[in-house]
Amino acid sequence: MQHTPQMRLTTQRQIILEELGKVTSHPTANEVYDMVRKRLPRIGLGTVYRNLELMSDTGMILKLEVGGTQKRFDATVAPHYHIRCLSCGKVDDVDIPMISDINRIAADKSKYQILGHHIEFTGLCHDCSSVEEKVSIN
Amino acid sequence: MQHTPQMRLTTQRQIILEELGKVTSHPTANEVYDMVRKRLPRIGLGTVYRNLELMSDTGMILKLEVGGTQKRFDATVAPHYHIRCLSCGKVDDVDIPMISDINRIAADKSKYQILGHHIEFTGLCHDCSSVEEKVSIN
DNA sequence: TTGTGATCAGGAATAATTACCACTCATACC
DNA sequence: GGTATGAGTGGTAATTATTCCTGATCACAA
Repeated sequence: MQHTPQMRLTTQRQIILEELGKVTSHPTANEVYDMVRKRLPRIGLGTVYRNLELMSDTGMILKLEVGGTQKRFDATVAPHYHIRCLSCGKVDDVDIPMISDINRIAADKSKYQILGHHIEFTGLCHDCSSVEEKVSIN
Repeated sequence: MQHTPQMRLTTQRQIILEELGKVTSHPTANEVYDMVRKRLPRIGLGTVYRNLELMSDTGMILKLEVGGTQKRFDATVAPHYHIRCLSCGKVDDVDIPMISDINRIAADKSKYQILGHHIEFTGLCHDCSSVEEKVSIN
């Protein structure tokens, strides 16, 4: 009998998923690579990229295309908003409710077929705003 | 007498600004380069990058760090929201009012010093949603 | 076992951006 | 007008993030 080809849960995938679940930060592919390499020293960077991409396609994880130059990944799949530190680039969750109306409002004003939205706050994280008190950045 | 060093409005800068002002799309640095090159064939790509960065630092233009791999630039500096086509990557403005309360709400829930926010809708532009009706993407 | 397709590691290739450097240009001062 | 100075330029090299390619390996079913 023909069976539907399915994604195998290889050791590599399992460990990527585990390591991503351990952290509340939103690591870049390279940071995930570093984390995973401690347990699987021979894993390839390409494998990490391929599997992060694959897992975000299937909805197992979230791919964040926020500001900054790198993509970031998140084991929390429930939709939520983010804040990015303008100084160090760190990304954290913001625990405010989803604005559910906004897609409809935007749909009225746009010719696009709206599929979703994301809010990204920008600011300074605790560490960076303490530093900036001392070192002004004109 | 010492005078404050100021940014000179060179021909290159002027033309970059003019070309950016002509379009309502949100061109990438490379697209700006192509536009400007029609009038200044010898301009360097580095000059375009350097000046777009510089002009966004001084607030003359807006740098959009939206999803996708490239930075985009906008001659409209008044804050507004954007929508990005998931299929072709095009970015357009969304003409809905700013949600002014949201920064304060987020500030209550976060340890960050909030400086601003941006909403990015995702969806399909008119062209792409017509295509997808015919060519399903599963 | 053995064939098949999914997956892997490693490295090469690509794309976007930035850094560097020698040269040019505008300006201020003589 | 000459010229020193620093801002700006163009071309190229380097860097960064990501994707692609290839041959080897693995899991599973016949």
